[in-house]
Amino acid sequence: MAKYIEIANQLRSDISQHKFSQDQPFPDQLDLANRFSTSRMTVQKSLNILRAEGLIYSRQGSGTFISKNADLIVQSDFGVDQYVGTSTLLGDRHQIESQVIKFEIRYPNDSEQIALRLNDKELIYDIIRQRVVDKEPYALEYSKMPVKVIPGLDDKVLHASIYGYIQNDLKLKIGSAFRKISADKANSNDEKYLKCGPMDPVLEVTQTVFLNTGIPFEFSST
Amino acid sequence: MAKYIEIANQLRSDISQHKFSQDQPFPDQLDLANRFSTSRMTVQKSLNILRAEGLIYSRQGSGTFISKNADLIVQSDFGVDQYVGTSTLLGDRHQIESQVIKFEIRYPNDSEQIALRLNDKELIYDIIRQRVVDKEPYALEYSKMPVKVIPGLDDKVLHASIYGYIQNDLKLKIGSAFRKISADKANSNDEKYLKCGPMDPVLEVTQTVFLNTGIPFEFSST
DNA sequence: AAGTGGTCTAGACCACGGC
DNA sequence: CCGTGGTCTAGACCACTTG
Repeated sequence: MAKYIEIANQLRSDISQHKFSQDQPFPDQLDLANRFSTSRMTVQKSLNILRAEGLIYSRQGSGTFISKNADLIVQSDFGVDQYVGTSTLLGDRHQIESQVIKFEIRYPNDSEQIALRLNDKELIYDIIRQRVVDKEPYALEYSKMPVKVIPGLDDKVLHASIYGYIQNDLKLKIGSAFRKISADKANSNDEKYLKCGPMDPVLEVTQTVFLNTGIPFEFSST
Repeated sequence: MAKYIEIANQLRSDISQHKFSQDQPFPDQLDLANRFSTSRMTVQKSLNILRAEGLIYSRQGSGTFISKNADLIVQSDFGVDQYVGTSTLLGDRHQIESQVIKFEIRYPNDSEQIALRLNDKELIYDIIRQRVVDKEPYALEYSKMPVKVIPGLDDKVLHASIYGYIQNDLKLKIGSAFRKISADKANSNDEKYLKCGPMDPVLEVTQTVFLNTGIPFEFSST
């Protein structure tokens, strides 16, 4: 693994455990470079990752600081699996499982064709999974993916990690994602699988994820 | 302006005008470094920008290529104004105006409080603007922003660029944004202001934008 | 003036893909 | 094997904030 990613992982973990933020704002770049026995450029690449994740921000001439919502952001790392290597950390401390509730292959409807740029003859997977963290139901994940882009998806993969399969077995790379986050009331499925009441608030994340070739491959709602 | 941003702007402009993509995939990094009289590291920072924008992608050992949806992405640079300096280019070739349809200051409702992390006593701007490009109505923009984060917004600013005001006058920096893009049917406002029929499809972009301090400052739908 | 982040350089080595 | 992108270095100078 590249050094700058490992440093980012280490710092992210430290932030989530509140190892700084108490006393000083954040160690400066020269300090970090010494501490990790590396150059300042490499430290900056690490900080760029955390900055892109919204965990920290920097002001020229002043310093680097931890965002107020750092806690919120670290916590909301579901659905993306080991997208940028994030859950390698989470994986150490938490047990993540998936329960497959629905797995169909069918033709896409109009809005699915638009979202995934398909025609009506191109099959999609229609998947609903229950995500279980530390034996507690955590999230419901509705995914639609084109069969032609992600061939060979099966029950075995679904119980583990779709993203792991895409990146490790198919050797495809994730490009970008459009996300929308909102809060809503629980629906009947939420009540059934997430142990919550009919009016409990539920956090909803809708995203379209693209491969680095620009092909959209997932439209999901969590 | 930093050299790597200027190079990114130049390359983005070249891509949008189809100056490569015909013959060779994309000039390699050493070629670009020579062409712009700079180092490879700097070229890579430029490419990182275009890669984050989804315009290009790179494969180790193979080369760098232009995304298939590069055209779509370059085209869909509305709403974000000169966010990363993008519309400095568009500004040269197109005339962009804003017509203010609604401008109110009021208390936020429940969902607005959640989206912008406010309590019910903190005022928000409620703005609807019609965006006009080259004298043609182009988009309707519904924005909600907290008054306490963006003080002093007035009619004059609204007709120009809110993002320009935030970055140039208030000296604030944009952090990250969550976006959702979907297609929908035109509603009555769309018909009235965008010259379209009741069943015409409309592209909808919903986003929450954060300052680099992690404070959310805009919830908008375009 | 000192300390910080932002940028930039001119090289180096590695990993990977294609010939 | 060679060409490509990915990473990394050890310094340098600048821009900005703060005391």
